[in-house]
Amino acid sequence: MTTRLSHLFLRTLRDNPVDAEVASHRLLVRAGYIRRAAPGIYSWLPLGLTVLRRLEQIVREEMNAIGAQEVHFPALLPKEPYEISGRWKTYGDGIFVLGDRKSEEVEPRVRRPNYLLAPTHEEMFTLLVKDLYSSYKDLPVNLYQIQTKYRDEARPRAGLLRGREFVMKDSYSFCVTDEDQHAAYEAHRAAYVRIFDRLGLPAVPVAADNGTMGGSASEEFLFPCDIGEDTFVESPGGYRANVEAVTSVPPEPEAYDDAPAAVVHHTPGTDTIQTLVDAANAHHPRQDRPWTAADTLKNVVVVVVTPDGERHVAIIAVPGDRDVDFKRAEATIGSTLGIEGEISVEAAESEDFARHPGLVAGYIGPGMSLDAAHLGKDSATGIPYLADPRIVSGSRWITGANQSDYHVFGLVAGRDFTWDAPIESVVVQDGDPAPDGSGPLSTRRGIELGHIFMLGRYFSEVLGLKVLDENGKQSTVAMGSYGFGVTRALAALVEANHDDRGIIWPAAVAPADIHLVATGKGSEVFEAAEELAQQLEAAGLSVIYDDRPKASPGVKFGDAELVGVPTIVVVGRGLADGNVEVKDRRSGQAENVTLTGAVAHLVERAATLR
RNA sequence: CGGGAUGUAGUUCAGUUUGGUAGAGCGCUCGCUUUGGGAGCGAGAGGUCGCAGGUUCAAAUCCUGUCAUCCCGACCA
Repeated sequence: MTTRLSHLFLRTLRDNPVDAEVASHRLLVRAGYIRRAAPGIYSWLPLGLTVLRRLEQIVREEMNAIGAQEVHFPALLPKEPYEISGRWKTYGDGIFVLGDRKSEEVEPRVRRPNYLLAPTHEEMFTLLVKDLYSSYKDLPVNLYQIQTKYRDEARPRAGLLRGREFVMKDSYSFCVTDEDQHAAYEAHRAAYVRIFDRLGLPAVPVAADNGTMGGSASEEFLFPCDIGEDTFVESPGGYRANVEAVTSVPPEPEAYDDAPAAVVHHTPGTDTIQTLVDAANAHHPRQDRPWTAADTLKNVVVVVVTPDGERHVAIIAVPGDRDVDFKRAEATIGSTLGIEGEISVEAAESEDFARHPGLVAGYIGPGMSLDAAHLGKDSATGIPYLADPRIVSGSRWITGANQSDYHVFGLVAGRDFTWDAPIESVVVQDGDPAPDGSGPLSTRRGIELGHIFMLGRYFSEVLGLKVLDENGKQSTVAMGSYGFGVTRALAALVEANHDDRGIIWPAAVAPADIHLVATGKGSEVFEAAEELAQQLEAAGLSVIYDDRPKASPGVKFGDAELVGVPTIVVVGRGLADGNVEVKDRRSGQAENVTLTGAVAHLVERAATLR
C-alpha cells in the first residue's frame, strides 16, 4: 500500500526540539518518527514504527538462522524470581517496581512493590526451561525474545540512545557442556556480525568486563562514535577492549640486592605529587636524571560502599603519574576484599579519614619495612592495601612516611613493603601497551549495541535448573546471555547516516524504497505520479508518495530529505519531456529517467541498494 | 546524588532588570493568488505565564516554598 503524505500521521518540525542534543534524537523527532512521552520514554509514530519493525525483523531472521526460537515473556513480572537471584536487591533503584492491589499490607493506599518491569529476563528464561526440560537430550536450546525493557535510569539522555523504556532482543543458550556453550556463544557472535553487516553499521566486538554475574567470556559490540558513553581501547594489531576490561602489562621484576636502604627525608609542604617531585629534584636530586611523578608511589584512599551503606576503607597504590579509575576498581575490588553484593567505589571523605587516624593525608605510605608495615590487612592499621600490577618486585619508590612533611626515598617493593593483592584500577592511557603485544593502545568512544557473554552457571544454580546427564546424574545447565539493543541500534543508524538536511536510511531499514514527490501545476503530474506509485508497488517496491496538493516544492523536497528514504523520485517539470528525476538521497546526485523506463530503473536500483 | 540552567500558544522563543492586565516566527483554520528549494495577501483559532502561598490598588514580572524538565558529572549485567 502506498503511503500518502496527505494522509500519513506525520508532522515534520522545522525547529529543533529544545531538549534534543544529539543528531539521532533531533532528527527522529523532527522527521516525525518518535515523540517524547516522558523523560527517556518515547512514543512511536507510523514512520518510526515501520523502521523499528524492519530492524526487528533483521534481528529475528539472524536469530532464527542460528536455530534460536522466539518466545515472549511479560514485561510485568512478579518479584520472587528476582529475589531468588538476588537482583531484586542488587539492581536497587535501577528497576521500576510497583505493587498490585494485594500488596496493601500496611494500610490502604500504601502499596509495597511486589512486581517489577523487567530490565532483562535471565530469571524467566531459566525458569521456563526448568519448567519444561529435564534431560540432557533436550539440550542445547537457544531461546530469544524481542521485548520492551525498563530501567529506571538515573539520567536518561540522548533520546533513544539511553532511555528508560527500550526494545531489546535478548537470547539465552542452555547447554550441558561448556563445549556446547562455547559453540552457542560463537554462533551468536557470528549472527551479530551478520546483523551489523546487513545494517551497514561498523560495530566492532571488544573484550568486555564480565560484570558481577561471573562467567568466562564476554564481548560488547560497540559502534565507534564520539557521543558514545563507553570508552574502549584498540591497538594497531587488532586488540580491542572496553577500558574496564583492559589488563596492564607489568614491567619485569628488578633485582634489588645492591639497592641502598630506604631513607626518610624532610619534605615540608609536599602533599601533592607535583610538589613532592619538585622538592625531590630541588633538595634530593639523583645523578642520572630528574625525578618524575612516575618515581613516586601514590597511595589512594578509596571507600568501598556496600548496598547497605557500609563504608570499607582500602588503599590502592599506583605510580604517581597515574590516576585511579574507580569504575575499573569496582569490577574486582569486591571479590578481592571479600565484600559481597553490588559495591561501589568512591573517593574517601573526611569522615573516612577521621575513622583511621593512622592515615596522614598527603603522606600515606606502606611503611619502612616488612616488619613494621603500616598498610595491609595484617598491619598496624589493618587497612587493606592493593597495588597496581606496575608495582613489581624490586621497583623503587618515593612515597609517604606516614608523618606530615616526611617522605621515604628508595623504598623497594618486595623488600621494604608488600601488599594484600594486586588490582587493575589505573586509568588507561593512550600509548599503554596492549596486553597481547599488538602495539600501543589508543582510546575511542563507542555506543554499546550488543553484549554477548557466557553466564556460566550462576542463574541455573540459584534457580535450580538441572537436567539428568547421560549417566543419570543431575547436571547444572550452563547458560549464555546475548543482548542486542534494537532501539539503540536504530538511533545509532541515524548517528551514522545523516547530514545537515536529515536522515539517510540504509535501504535495509528505510521506511520505504522510494519517496515519490509530485510537484507542479495542473493535474498531469499528480496523475502521472499516482500511476507511477501504483506500478512501483506492483513491482514490489514500497513507496511514500507526497501527494499534498498545496505544499510548495521546497516543503516537499525538504521533507523528503528530512525523512531520509534513500531514493527520491520527482515527477514535475521534466514530465513535459516524458522524464522523471531520480535523486540519490546520500550523494544528492540526480538523473533524468524516462517515465516509461522508471519502474525498471528503480527496481534495478533498489536491488543494488539492498 | 552533586554542579549548572530553564519552565510563557502545538512548537521555537521574546517579554521579567524597571509590576500596569499576553506577544513574535513556524505550525494550524478560512478565502484569493502561487507551484522546482521551506510562497504572497487578507481574515481567524489557540495561553490558569509549571504549581502553591505571600507582598501590592495591581504580579508572567518582586518574595518564599514546591514540582517538573534539560545539560554536565556520579551512576548504568
